[in-house]
Amino acid sequence: MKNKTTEYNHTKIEKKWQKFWEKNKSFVAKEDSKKKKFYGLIEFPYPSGDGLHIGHVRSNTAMDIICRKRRMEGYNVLYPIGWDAFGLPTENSAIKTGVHPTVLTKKNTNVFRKQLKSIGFSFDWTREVNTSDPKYYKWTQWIFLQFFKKGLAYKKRMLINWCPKCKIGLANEEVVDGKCERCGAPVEKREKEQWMLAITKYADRLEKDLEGVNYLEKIKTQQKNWIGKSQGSELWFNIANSEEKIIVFTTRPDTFYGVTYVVLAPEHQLINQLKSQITNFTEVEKYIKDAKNKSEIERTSETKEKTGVELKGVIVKHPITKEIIPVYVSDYVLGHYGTGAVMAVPAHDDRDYAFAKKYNLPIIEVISGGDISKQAYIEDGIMINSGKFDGRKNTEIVKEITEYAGGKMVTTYKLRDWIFSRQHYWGEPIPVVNCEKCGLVALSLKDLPLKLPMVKKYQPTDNGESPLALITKWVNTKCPNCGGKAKRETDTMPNWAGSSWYYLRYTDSKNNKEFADMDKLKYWTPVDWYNGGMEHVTLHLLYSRFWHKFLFDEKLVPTDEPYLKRTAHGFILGEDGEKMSKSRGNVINPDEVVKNLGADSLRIYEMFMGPFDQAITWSTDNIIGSRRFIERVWKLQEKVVSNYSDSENVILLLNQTIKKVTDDIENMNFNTAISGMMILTNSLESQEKISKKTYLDFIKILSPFAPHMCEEIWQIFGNKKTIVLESWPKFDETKLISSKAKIVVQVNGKVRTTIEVQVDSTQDIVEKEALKNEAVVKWIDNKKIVKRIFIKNKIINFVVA
RNA sequence: GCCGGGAUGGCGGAAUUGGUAGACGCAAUAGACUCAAAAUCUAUCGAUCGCAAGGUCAUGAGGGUUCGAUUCCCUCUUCCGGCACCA
Repeated sequence: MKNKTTEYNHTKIEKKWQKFWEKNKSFVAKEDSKKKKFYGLIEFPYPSGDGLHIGHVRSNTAMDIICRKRRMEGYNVLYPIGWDAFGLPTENSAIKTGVHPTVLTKKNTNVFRKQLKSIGFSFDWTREVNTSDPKYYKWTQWIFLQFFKKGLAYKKRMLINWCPKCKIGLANEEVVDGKCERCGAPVEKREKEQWMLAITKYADRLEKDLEGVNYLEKIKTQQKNWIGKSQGSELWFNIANSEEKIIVFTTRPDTFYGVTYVVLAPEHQLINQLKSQITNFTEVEKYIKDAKNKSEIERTSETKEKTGVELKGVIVKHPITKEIIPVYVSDYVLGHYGTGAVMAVPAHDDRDYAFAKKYNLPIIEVISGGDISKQAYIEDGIMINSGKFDGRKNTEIVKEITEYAGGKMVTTYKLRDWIFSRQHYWGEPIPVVNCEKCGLVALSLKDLPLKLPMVKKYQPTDNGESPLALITKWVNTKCPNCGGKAKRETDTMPNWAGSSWYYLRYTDSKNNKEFADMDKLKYWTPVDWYNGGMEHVTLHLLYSRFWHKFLFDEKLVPTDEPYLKRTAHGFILGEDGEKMSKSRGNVINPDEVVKNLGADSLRIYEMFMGPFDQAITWSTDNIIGSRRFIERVWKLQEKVVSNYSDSENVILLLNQTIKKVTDDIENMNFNTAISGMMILTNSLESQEKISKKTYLDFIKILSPFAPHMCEEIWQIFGNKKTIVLESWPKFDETKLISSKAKIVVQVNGKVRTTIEVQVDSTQDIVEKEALKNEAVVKWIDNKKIVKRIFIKNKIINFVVA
């Protein structure tokens, strides 16, 4: 009966099936199918010179398992891949080596492609995209022009975040703790004219529509925090001898009677407009200048000691109490949030309290419950010192007091418009010219793509201009409108541009007439399941939702949200528990593992190592366990007999395992799915014989995890067609439950023994059976049983006095 | 400071509508095979008391609810992530 099995040769088997899948176009997605579609997406990799990272392998394998399962469940699956190829590392490497970024990118993508193929991902390689390919960025530029035409892309002179090391302006999202997200250098402020995208116009929808999508809760929370929606009131203070008034935003209009001064941000325009009234303008001007010169890091890392200068001569009266209150300028008020001015209520706000203490300003308590001689009271309570509102609960009068004070209810967001200019070579040129007569003019579609000119030097400049500005031949051009003299925009787009719409291009990646055909978009979008890193939640994910909503408004895409479901993976840390990096020397190369133990072992290990959503430490030692598992499954072939009836236990366990794996994949609990299959393997090993059906059902549910070996076994057992399109095994509900139940017997809550009874036995039967047991009787010891707790098929507990 | 998520053997981790804590894997120890080693197989593998049967303790710390708590509640310690002068 024992079949002779060949040795498990991973290299031979894996190469064989990778070739087979490619030749048979096993994963090429077609639109004409009548099957239900499934669009699975991973964040496309940045093709760095370091090659594929084991972190890529983890997230790609997870989505690969899901996609392979979906195919077996009868879906028409699209699982595409491409390259997010524009970016600083390539440009820096080009500067260092003198090799053109295009050449480097080609070289790097070739390495990545080969590596990805060696791991057996079921990508549709025919739809590969590359954001730095002019055929691709033609459409990135075109979409930009749609924003421009609708006034959502605009130029603005402003203070920007400048990284002196990268020599590049940064979006607010790219500044972390006052440092450049990429290189860690302290960020400076510079005044520059920048292209902006008006993402704030979509703040409301970006926040509200989160309700309708299936994102992990923590992802929704992060996006919500980032958008920072805040309900409050706008109230105003008239200025004596001036047409102007100070408008403030507050979430606490209930504290209005407690206002003892008003503060303007240093950037506030009103300060200059009131210049003639301000008697100490020199002092004020100096304060503003100092505040501007503070770098982001100084402004945030300072001890938060509040500073400010009174605008002497500016007279403001409290609208209700008619008391005269002073006006200050202070950098604790942010120019870009709310109205750039606040009403200060020291009794009920920590920051105002600190400021008032320092400058000896009055503190008026208007909500009872705290002790304002010690600290500000920010909780709710009963109104006092508030005229007709005295005695009422503060939370109930918000709207009423706003109206009484002549203000209105408003909504404010923390989100700011997206700084879209970068002063670098390796990005999409902004397809706009500056005409002496016509101003800013968009290129027309026939002039797209506006290709990056070939240059020898890519060095960014210290004066904050893009290297493209040095190529006068390219810069000087004709206005497409009037034919007159014009200059090209020399800034390029940020690397978030190409990734904001790549999932749309996958549906029709070769189209040269449109960014994608509407029918294809209608068939494939929205993306059904998108997995990626948490680090992209406030950048890429928010940006692409914004682009998508804009395209939807322009009737260019059929849905208003790009992704139905979004999950996130955890990082893989080096063996030392630190983030993997070249400088630490703790980087693991997947090629080595594929060569020595095989892609299937690597895939199994990466899925088995721990919970998918958590950061986890890599362990080269532990991979051997996954390899052993695979070999054990391989060797089970010896026990397979065509016409054999498995024992009830085996059937039971097989059905339970099918159910477990089916459910676990959906919940991304890959580690427990594999442990379930290991348990099944251990059990099958202890059998004399196993049926072909049982073995092959097992091979089917294992195939998304270890596709190469499973194809091989599938073929060994005489199957002519690929396992890829076999149907996913169904578990038999009736065979999920054993005929026997193990009952835990407790006395006073302590486990004393277990007994086996017929499943669904009644309390009477179980009790009788339990009381026959010596170990139980011993502990009851003739004491009186005062209570019995029984749970069917689980437990019987005797409580004795 | 605010919000969110954790803390379980030597290690990675299982198990929660409250019901046998430590599944599965790694490492380790002993044995089989071998001239030997590797690989493989078998057994043991939380702590502690005991010759054993068996007992007791144990899921970051302390308390509570319960017949029964890793799971629920309160207080605290600590780690990780996010936001942070957002009025």
